[in-house]
Amino acid sequence: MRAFYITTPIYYVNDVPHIGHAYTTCAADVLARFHRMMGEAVLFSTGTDEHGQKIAKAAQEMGLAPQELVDRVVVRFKDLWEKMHISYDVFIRTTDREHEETVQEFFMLLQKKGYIYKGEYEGWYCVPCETFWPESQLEGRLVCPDCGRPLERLKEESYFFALSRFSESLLAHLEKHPDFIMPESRFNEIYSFVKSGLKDQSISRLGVRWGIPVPGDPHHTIYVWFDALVNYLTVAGFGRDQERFELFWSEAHHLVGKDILRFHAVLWPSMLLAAGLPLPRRVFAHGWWTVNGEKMSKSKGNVVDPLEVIRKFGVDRFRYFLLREVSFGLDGDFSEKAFIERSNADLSDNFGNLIHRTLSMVWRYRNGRVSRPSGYEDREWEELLAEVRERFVSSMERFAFSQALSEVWRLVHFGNRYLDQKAPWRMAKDSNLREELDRVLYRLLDCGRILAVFILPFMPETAQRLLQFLGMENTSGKCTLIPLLDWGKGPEVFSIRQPEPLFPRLEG
RNA sequence: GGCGGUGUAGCUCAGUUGGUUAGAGCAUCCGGCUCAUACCCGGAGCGCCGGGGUUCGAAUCCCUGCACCGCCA
Repeated sequence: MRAFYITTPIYYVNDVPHIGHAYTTCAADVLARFHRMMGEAVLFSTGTDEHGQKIAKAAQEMGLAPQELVDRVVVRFKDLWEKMHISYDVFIRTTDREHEETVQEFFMLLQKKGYIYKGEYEGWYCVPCETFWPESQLEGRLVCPDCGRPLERLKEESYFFALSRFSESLLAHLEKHPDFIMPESRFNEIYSFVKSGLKDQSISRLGVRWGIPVPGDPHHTIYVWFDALVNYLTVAGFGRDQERFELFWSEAHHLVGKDILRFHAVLWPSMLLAAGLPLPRRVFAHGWWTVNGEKMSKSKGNVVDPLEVIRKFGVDRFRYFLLREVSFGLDGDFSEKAFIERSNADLSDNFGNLIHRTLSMVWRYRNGRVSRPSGYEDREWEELLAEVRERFVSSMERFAFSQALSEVWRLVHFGNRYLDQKAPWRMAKDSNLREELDRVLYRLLDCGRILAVFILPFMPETAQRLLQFLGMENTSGKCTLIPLLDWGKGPEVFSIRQPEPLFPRLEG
């Protein structure tokens, strides 16, 4: 059985979930649902990153133990994923006992292989915040980006990971696997970065209490990124479930925002090479959302709350917009105007209305029942469908969601054109054309059935509703649906429900 | 500064290895339909950043100028 393992990053638990989190997770969900539909064994994980100085500090300010704080705020994410119909298999938290054990085990493995050594870390340090800041974040000024106070040059004892020893093998892997980092522009960036040579990476901190201790040297705490990245192994059952690990690990696909690509495309693969483990199949860096053309920020107060969007417009409109509006990998802009236009044009006018006019005629002219007529096949339909299906699947394999959807919409357009050309409302007036009318209606109903399957990964709720209207709600319970994307797999009789619009037009 | 990328219709973007009249959606205009959620269908206009070169032929390859973007621990 083919397997597919898809991950989102684990989100920093102290953040309030915003459209960026929703975006990554939604994309991962679509992939998970698609691969389940293909009949594959799927493992889909998301979760939260709960360690670090910031959490400890926030907890202290609120008079809570760190664990109490994270237990409280993790709910925000779980709640959002429920409302977005995210079908994750595992929700991992870095404070899970088995994760903490896996991190320590992995640390010891690298130690044993000789890739970890003790040295001295030197950098710019903010004493009140107890944080080292990399120069890239300082923009030339030697003040703390968080509190604004002056930084000090400080040295401390630290464990290092011998990242520099993996430049060569990582380059070789990149050359052999041009789709390891996607999109291509990111591949090029990473490639030239690795080519310029890698430096060893500090992987422990002193004086951070809220984190995983270095095995055998508990004054040191394992660096948050080292801790966080290992989550992908924990989920896959590394060191505790051999069967699961072998099935899924080599099929891992990581979805990340472009801001954290380097950790996933350089540090992480090197850690795995050091451990002697296979590398993931792919790391895909997607873009960011602006809002009304501006960068999202707390200070501007323009952060989009996904819960608000769902409450106002519904979950499937939101999911559709996120994945259709921009091509995955590029930046996109979120605005209510664009959202409403996209939703009305694609979902209400084209898709929803095609379904509705079809169902209305079946309801009106045939009392809601159409049996499969003879001569139901149609070459034009079949040729288009075959092409759409092929391109849909190959787009999905490249994570080209927007393209995959526009392929499906070729069927929608064809359906509307077909309807206009055949004009069943005229046939209904002539009892001699009864058989021809049935053929047309059946073809349209079957087109609806096929559309329901195509959109299932993107809009599971709508797909389900559509199947209910078509009187075949049980279909989506089957695990392998792609074979159903065939002309001729429709039921003997469509017995529909009284239609109502799937997506009422939005005013705006 | 170094490396990489982008510049195509009013707007947002597709354009595989150079090959027929350069595509899509939205917007605009004209026509049709009336089953449908003022929807749908047909048609029209409008375009390859500037300059030079290679070629029978360039959005595509090369050089150059301009503008913008990304990465550089």
